[in-house]
Amino acid sequence: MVNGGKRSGRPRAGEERLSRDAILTAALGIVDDEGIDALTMRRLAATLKVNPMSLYHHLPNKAAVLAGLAELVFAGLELPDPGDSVPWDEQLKQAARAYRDGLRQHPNLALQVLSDTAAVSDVVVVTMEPFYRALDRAGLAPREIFEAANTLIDFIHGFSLGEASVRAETFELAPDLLTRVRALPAHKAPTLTRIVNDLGADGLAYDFDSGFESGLSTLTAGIAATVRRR
Amino acid sequence: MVNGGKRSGRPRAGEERLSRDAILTAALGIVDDEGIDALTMRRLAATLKVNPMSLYHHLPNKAAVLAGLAELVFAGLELPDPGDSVPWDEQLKQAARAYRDGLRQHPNLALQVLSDTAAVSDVVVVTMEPFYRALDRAGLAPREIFEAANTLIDFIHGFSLGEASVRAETFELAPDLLTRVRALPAHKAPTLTRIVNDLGADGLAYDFDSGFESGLSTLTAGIAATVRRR
DNA sequence: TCCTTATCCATACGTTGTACGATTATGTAC
DNA sequence: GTACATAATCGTACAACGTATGGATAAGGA
Repeated sequence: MVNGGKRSGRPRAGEERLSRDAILTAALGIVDDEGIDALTMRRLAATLKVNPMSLYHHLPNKAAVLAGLAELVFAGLELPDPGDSVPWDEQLKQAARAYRDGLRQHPNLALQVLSDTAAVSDVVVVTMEPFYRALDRAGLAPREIFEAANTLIDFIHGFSLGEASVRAETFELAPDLLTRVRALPAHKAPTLTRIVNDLGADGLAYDFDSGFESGLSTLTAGIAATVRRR
Repeated sequence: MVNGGKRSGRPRAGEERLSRDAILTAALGIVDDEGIDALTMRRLAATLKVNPMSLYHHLPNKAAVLAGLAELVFAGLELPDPGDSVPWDEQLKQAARAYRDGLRQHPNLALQVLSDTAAVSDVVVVTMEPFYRALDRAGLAPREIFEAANTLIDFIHGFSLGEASVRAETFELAPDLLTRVRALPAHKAPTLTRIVNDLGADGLAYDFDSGFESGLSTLTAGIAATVRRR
């Protein structure tokens, strides 16, 4: 009993006990505050004022903690469904924006979440319902609905991955890109070079929000074209 | 000198020496064969028949090894450019397919590569030239070219991430999805439920290749719509 | 020849995930 | 009540990891 006032053995009836949920909540706090690397079993246990090995009673290993976090983030997602009061493409866009926002809430977890969606696809599949509904309203066939939803989801994932990576390094895209391209031998990428010169420094200022909107518009336009082709 | 026939100190002139390239090549081999977790500095050194600390003469730390691997994969990419002999949308699709194929070559590295593109954007920016060229031919304005290219790249990234994650777990999407959706209370996701029932088990068989093609078609159709809107 | 620099090796430290077993309470069966 | 299986925690310990430090040896220019 070298421990500071901490008894060994099973806690008494009234005492608060550890739980999977408590562990995951604490873990999420650590990750949000200090990044994914700060999350170690020892650190997690210390935060909960508990022996590291106690955690293993509720979760089999660290991988399970990470998977649990991904699950938590996904479970917290709620895509709005404005219903039929707006055109289908606006409905789709709103759901897409909400999905992106949800993923942005825990940037330090983005990588974990995005590479773990398979593990949590229970939740995913239900969460995406607004996507399916909007696409159904657009007049797509069942198979097309699936394909279009997947395409949209893939776009959001790729976009979010970029967003999270860049944010993690406080990397400034625009000015960097400009100098880099200017330093290139022009013949290696003539079109790129010309575009960059046409745009100038101002035109290059990259903005995640408008980039996302632009992607959404392209995708909905593409989907609309699928519908029209019948 | 407990070591098995290995001398200490600088190697003699003729002897083969370590190099950044040799290290990265060996690392790539390990990752491809046994996954990213199998890559440790000690294991890497053992493969090269070298003391672990020798590696640090050529690379500052393990993170640099991983970044180097991402760079390697990207440098190996070559997007074909069929030129103006095909329509712009076909040109764009061919480049996109090649990009996806390149990322698929080292599935165990997908996450690393995709979350590290910022670090290697020198290479990226040049590699994407065929994208820009095709979009230029389509008749987009400079700013639109950028936006469309980014959208396409984000889609490919998201798609590749899903492909890599799933492959890593030998997860079978289709049958799993079917049983899962059937188990749902229908009111939680009515559209999804109806779609799944309409399609049946056969119609659900998911195929990455056709999923990718479907995404490409949607995107090119959306881009074409942008052009037409002028 | 001397000296700087390149290259590699040996040892060692702090951290990590977690296997194992001891310790203490709970809840059920008799 | 009294056993007893089970639950929950703690303490110790270990192997593996990344890498800091410093020593050994040779290369190559002064």
